[in-house]
Amino acid sequence: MRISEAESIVMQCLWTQAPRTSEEIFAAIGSANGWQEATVKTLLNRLLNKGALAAERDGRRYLYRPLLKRADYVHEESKSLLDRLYGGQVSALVAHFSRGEKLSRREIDELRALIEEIDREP
Amino acid sequence: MRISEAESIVMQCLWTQAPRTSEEIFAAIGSANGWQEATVKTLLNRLLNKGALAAERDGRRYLYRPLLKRADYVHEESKSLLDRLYGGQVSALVAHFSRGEKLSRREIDELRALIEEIDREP
DNA sequence: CATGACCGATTACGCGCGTAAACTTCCGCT
DNA sequence: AGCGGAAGTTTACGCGCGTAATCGGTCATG
Repeated sequence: MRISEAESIVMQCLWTQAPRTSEEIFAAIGSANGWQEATVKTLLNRLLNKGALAAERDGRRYLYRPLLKRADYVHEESKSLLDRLYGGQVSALVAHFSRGEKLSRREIDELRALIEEIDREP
Repeated sequence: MRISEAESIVMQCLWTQAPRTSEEIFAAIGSANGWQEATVKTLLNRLLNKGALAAERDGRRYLYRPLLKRADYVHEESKSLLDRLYGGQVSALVAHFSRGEKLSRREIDELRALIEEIDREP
């Protein structure tokens, strides 16, 4: 099932550290997003229903942890965008950003290092 | 204003060729998406209201053309994804796809050529 | 044991989206 | 001039999302 924008913020929070209680999650991301505690709880429940999270009882609370892997989510999202806008080609995206000088010196260096590394081990 | 998924398909159609009538657009993308003509008309109207299209009268019909530039749309979408998932770093996206051998030989070659080219003209 | 606090579960509500039918207008034809 | 059809305009409707308040159950405490 699809993870929505707001839900993905909760996932990001749990990917950086888990397990956590809803209170901890609210403390971590609530004010930054202008959310009430109730909003965070709603998002947690929707993620539970979508099977993206697991909740383990801990006394009167739950500890939430991600079931969906961050790498899988990132991959799905990225692949979807690449397919829709770049014919599925990573190089086409890089080409887009290289036109219009959107790449910093540092980025270019990292890209070159990456390519060399990949190239060396086929 | 935000362009939705379905709307963006109509935009893609007009970016490849414009201007076109709603009938032509329907012929081009209707059946591929399982849409009725009415659906295409709804999407065209929503895009008009969002200011993403212009419509010029041509007898009893309209000719639609994009106002929103494809490059701008692609850039917005891409930047949003990069910021959300890769800390804004194009190289981080490439790194993701290079792990797990998601890159074909051809892609790697293109990337190397791109980097060299960028590198040569700083 | 009764009561309040705390926490999860349920319910709410407006909005945009996907999807499309119904309505309206205008033009050409008979 | 009246009518049928073509094209655009308006209305519809269910669903998920963002956002949250309210309900309900349980545990601690007086």
